[in-house]
Amino acid sequence: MSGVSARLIRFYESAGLLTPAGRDANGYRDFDDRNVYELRFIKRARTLGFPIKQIIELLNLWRDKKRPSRKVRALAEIQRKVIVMRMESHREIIDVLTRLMNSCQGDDRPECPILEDFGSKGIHRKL
Amino acid sequence: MSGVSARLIRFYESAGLLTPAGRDANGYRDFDDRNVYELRFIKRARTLGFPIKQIIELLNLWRDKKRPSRKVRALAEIQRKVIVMRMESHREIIDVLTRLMNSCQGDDRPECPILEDFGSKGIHRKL
DNA sequence: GCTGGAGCTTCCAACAGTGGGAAGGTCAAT
DNA sequence: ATTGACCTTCCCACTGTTGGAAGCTCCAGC
Repeated sequence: MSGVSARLIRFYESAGLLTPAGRDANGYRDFDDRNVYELRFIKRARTLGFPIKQIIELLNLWRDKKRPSRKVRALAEIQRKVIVMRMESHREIIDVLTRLMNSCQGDDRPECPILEDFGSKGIHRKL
Repeated sequence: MSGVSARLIRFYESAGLLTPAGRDANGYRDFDDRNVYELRFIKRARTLGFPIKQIIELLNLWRDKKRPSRKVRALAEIQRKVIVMRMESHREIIDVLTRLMNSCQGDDRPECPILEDFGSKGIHRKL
C-alpha cells in the first residue's frame, strides 16, 4: 500500500520515523491508516532527498496540529539549498569530465590526457 | 604533500588503491614519489566522484604503460553518465521543492501544502 | 636523563540507507 | 502432515570518511 519494502518499514520503525505498528496476537505487525500515511510521507520525503533526521522533524511537524507552516518551509528551504549545492558541484564535474573526454583520443594508443590530468600537480585550481 | 589525511591514506592502502608504502625500521610508513602521485591521483578522481572500485581500475590503467586510452575514456564516459543522471534527478527535486515552497505561506498558521503533498496519494506521477 | 606533546601504529565503531541472509514461528492450501 | 510463503528477530555488507582508544616512538625543553 505504501510501496515501501518490508525491510525498510522495519528500519524506519526502529529508526524512530514511523509510529510503531500495533501487533496481532501472533506478533505480526498490524498497520493502520496512519502507518500507511506515514510511510507514503517518508517515501516522498526520501525521494526528495531529505535525510532521515529531517524527516523525523517533518513528521513531528505534521503530527503537531498547531505547527507554524514557517517551520516546514524552513526545512524545505534548507533541503533545497543542499540539493542546489550538490547540483552545482555535479555541473562542475560534468564540465571537467566532458573536457577531459574531448581531449582524449580514446583509441588503442596509451597516451591519455585524462590520466595525465589526474596525476598532475597544482592544475586543479577549483576543479 | 598529497593533501590527503593520514587516516584516509591508511584506508586507501588497505582498500588496495594505494601501493603499500615502504616501512622504516620503526614501522612508520615511508612514502615515495609514487605514493604521493597515486594519492594525488586518487584525490582528483574522488573529487570527480569516481567510486573506489573505478579508481582501482583507473590506477591499474595508469600503471599499465601499454593501456589503450580507449579504456580510460570509457570509464570517464560511464562516470559522466552517472553524474549526469544524478544531476537530472537533482534538477527535478529542486523544481518540486521550489514549487512546494512557493505554495506555502510560511507564517504562523498551521496550514501547509508541503505537508499535504507529502502525505497525498497518487499525485506524484514522476516526482 | 626525564617528561610532555605530537606524531605514528593498530583495531573498533559510527554515520545513511539499503540489501542479503540465517534461524525460527505461523498461516493457508494441499 | 507437508509445503511454501509469509512473519519475526538478528547480524553482516556496502559507500567513504571520521572519531576514538591503546600503545609505541620521536623530538624538544628542562
